Amino acid sequence: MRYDHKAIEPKWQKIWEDKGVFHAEDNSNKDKFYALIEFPYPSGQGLHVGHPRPYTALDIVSRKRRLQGYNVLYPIGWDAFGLPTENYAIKNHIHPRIVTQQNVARFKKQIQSLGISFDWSKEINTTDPEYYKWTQWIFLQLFKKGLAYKKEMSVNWCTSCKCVLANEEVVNGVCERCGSEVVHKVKSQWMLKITEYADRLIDDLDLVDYPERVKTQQKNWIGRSYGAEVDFKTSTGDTLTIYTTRPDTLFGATYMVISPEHPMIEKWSGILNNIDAVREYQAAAAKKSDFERTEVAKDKTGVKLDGVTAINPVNGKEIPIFISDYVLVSYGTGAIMAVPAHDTRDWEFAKKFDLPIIEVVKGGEVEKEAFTNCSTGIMVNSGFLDGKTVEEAKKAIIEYLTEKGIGHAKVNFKLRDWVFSRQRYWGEPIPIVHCDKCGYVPVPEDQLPLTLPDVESYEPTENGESPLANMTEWVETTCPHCGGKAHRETDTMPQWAGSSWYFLRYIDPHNKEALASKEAIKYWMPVNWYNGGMEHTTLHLLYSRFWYKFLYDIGVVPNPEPYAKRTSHGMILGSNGEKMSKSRGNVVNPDEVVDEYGADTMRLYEMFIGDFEKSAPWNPQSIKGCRRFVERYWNLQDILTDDDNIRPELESSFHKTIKKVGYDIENIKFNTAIAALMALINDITATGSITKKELEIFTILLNPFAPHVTEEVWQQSKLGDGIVAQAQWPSYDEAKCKDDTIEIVVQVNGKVKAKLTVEADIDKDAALAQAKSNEKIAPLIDGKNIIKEIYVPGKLVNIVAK
RNA sequence: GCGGGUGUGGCGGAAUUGGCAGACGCGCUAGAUUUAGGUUCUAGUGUCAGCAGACGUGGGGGUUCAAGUCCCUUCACCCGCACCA
Repeated sequence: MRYDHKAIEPKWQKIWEDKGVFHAEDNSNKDKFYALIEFPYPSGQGLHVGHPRPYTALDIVSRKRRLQGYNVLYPIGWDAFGLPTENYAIKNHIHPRIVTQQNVARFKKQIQSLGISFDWSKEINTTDPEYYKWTQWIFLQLFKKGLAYKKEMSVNWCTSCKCVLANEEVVNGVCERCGSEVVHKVKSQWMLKITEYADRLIDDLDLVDYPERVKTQQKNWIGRSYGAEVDFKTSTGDTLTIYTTRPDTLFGATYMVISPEHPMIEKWSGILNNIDAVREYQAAAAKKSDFERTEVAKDKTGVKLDGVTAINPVNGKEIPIFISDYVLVSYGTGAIMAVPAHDTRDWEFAKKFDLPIIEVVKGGEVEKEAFTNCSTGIMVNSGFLDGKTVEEAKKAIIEYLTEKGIGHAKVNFKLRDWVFSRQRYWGEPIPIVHCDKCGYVPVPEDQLPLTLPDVESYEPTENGESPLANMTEWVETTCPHCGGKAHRETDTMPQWAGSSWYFLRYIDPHNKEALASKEAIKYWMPVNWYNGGMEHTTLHLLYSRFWYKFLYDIGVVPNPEPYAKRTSHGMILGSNGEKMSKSRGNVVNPDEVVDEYGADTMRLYEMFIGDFEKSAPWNPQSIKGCRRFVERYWNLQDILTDDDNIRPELESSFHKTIKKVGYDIENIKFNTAIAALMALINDITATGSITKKELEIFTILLNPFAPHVTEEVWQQSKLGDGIVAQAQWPSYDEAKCKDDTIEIVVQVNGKVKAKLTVEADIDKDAALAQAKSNEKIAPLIDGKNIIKEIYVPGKLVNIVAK
C-alpha cells in the first residue's frame, strides 16, 4: 500500500475535530498543562513556513503531555487589531472588520491543515467586543488605581502613520512599522505607570524559568541603577539636584551640566549674560530628531551659563554650569555633576571645553583617558574619603550627605511609562469620558464594551486626531458622573493591549461575568510553557507581565507571574539565508509544502531543520529526507510480525531512544530527537522485520511529531483504538539502556591507536591488560617507560609511555 | 561604546561532566534494481598523501595524559541597547 498523505491527513483531522479530542477538560482532577504560543496577527499575506515552527514545537510537547495523562490546554486566537489591517482598509475602502474576518478565515484554514492539536473551542479574537470588553475593563481598573493617567508630554510621532509610538516602537529614530521619520510632538496622551512595577519586574524574574538572555535583556531594558541624589547650591541661592551612580567621586566634580530642557534655565533667564546663546542652543537641540541626535551622539556640544555658578557641597569649590544635550531631561533629575577623570562623556566634554580633570581614584592616567573601570581603586584628593576603597567611599559619602541633609541614596530606572494612546481607528476605544466639570470620568462598567462605531473614513484627521474624532454623535455624550455635557475619548489603545492578557481569556473564553472565572484561573494559571520570539522580550513579554502583576494586586489572579517557563524559537530564513519577506521574494508558503509532502513531513522538517533556538535557512532539498523517513516508517507495516515483545538485540536501542526522545522534547532539542528516531528505524530495518510491540512503541514516540501517519499506521496495524484515545507515553528502564559489550578506545600518548570490544562492566586492570596485549598496542609501548595509565570507564584507555 | 550570541565537511547541523570530532539528514560518487526518467536498495564520502601516516572545530598562545569543550589573546559575523550620569 502506498503512503498517501492527501487521504490520511484530512481523515484524521476530521476525526479529531468531530470527537473534540483536544478539548481541555473543565473541572478535571488531572494535573493540568497549559501550553501557549504567541497568537498570530492575521495579516493579509497569509502564513509562511516560519509561523508553524513554534506551533509545532509546543504541539509536540502538548501531545506528549496528553500521552502522559495530563489535562492539556493548548489554545489559539487572533491578535487582530493593528495598523496593517487598517492601512489595507484605507487603501481598499473595506471595513477593517471585514478584512480581519477574511484574514482570520485564511489563517485558520492554513493552520488547521497542519494538524496542530489546538483546542479550537477556546478560540478568541481581540477585536471581538465580548473580548475587548475585558481589555477595557482592565484599563478602567488601572485608571481607578491611578496607574492610567493623561499627560501633556513630548511623544514619538510617526509622520506617516500620523500616530504616537511607544519608545519601544521607535527603531533607529524611525517608525518600527513603516520606516518613516519619527519626530517629537507635544500631545496629551494616556500613560500607564509601568515604572511603578519596575522593581518587581526585575526581582520576580527569579521566580520564573526564562532563558538567561531574555532575563538580561529585560533587566537591561528596565535599567535599574543604584546611586544618590545630591543638592548643589548655586550662586543665585537656588538648588540644583543631580543624580549620580558614583557619589564616591564627588570631590572630582569640576563642573555641572544640565539638559537644554531643564526648567531652571527659565528661572535664570533674566540673570544670564549669554541668554541668547543659551536660547539658540535650546532651539537647536529641540529641532533635532532622535535620529540626528544619535548620529552625532559622540560629538559633545554645549554652552556655559554665564552669570550662574554652583558650589561643590563637599569642598566648597565654585564650579561652572553648562547646558548640553548629552544630558537627558527624562532621566534622573536632568542634571549631573561632571567628573571628567572617571566618566568618558564628562572627560570628552572637559577636553573640548578645557575644564580641569581631578583624579579621585588612583590607578588610571586621567590626562590620557577617563579611568572608569576603577571599582577596586583607592580614593585620593577626596578629603575624608582618602584611602578608602570605592565601595567604602560610596557608603561613607551617602551617610555624610544624608546626615547633612544635602543628599540621599536613590534608585533610578531607564524604563519610562508606557504611552498607551493611539490616534487610530482599529483598536479598542479607551472607555473614558471628558467632562469639563468632573474631569476624566470612566465609562461605567455595566456599559462595557464601549464598541467601536462605524466611521466613513479610517484615515487619521489632518490635525492628528483619531478618525473617531469626526464621529460627532458618538463623541458627544453625557457625563456618567454629573449628567452634564461631555465628550468621549477618541484615542484607541495600542496593539499591545489585547495581547497583554489574552492567555487569561483562553481559560474561560465565553464568560460574561468576568474575564475568566476565579476557579478556572486558579486551576490553569500560570501558563506552564510559553514559547515566543525574542523580539517581544521588551515589548509584549514585559507589558503582559506588568498587567498580570497588576491583576494580582487587585486580586483577580492568584500568583505574581503569568508564565512559569519561556522558550524562544529561531527564525526560519529563506533558502538564500536572508529573512523571509515578500520584497526579497524568498517566502515559502506552507500550503505548497503540505500539498506536495504532507503536514507530517513538513512538521518533521521544521523540527529537524536545526537547533530550535537558532535561525536556519529553509532548504527545499533537505525536506525530502524527512519525507523518506515517513515513508520508511510507513513501510514498516510490510515487515510486521505478530511477536508481542521487543527483540533482545533491539532492547537497548529502544530503551535508549525512549529516554533520548523524552529528554530532548523537554529540552527543545527536537532535531536530535528526530535524529534518534531515524537511527532507531535504521536499526530496525536492518533486521528485516519489526514486531508488534516494537511498532507500537515507535509509533507512540513518533506520534507527537507526525500525528497523522502514526494514527493511520496504528489503525491499519490493529494496534488498538487510536493513539490519542488510548496510548500512553512509554517508559524506559535505565538498566536496559546499557549494552552488554561496548567498544573502548585505546590511546597511546593521547592518540587513538586501537579499539577494543569488551564487557560493559570491565574494570581498570582488566581493560589495561587487554589494551597492552593488543597486537597494535604492544609494539608501541614495548621497552618504553609507562608513566601514566588512564582508564575512563566505558570510554577509553590512555597509556602514556616514553 | 555597552550587553548578549555565533563561528565545526560541499550544505543543515551533532558531540552529559574535558574522553573516538563530524551523529542524523541533504548533496555527491560508484554499483544493483525498476522505469524512458525523478523512485528504491547497497557501499563510499573532513582534508592531504598511492599506502604507512599526517593534519583538522575562525586565528595565535596556554593548561592537561587528553581541549570544539577550560584559560589568555585576537579576528569576523549576527541580535539587542545606544550620551541612562
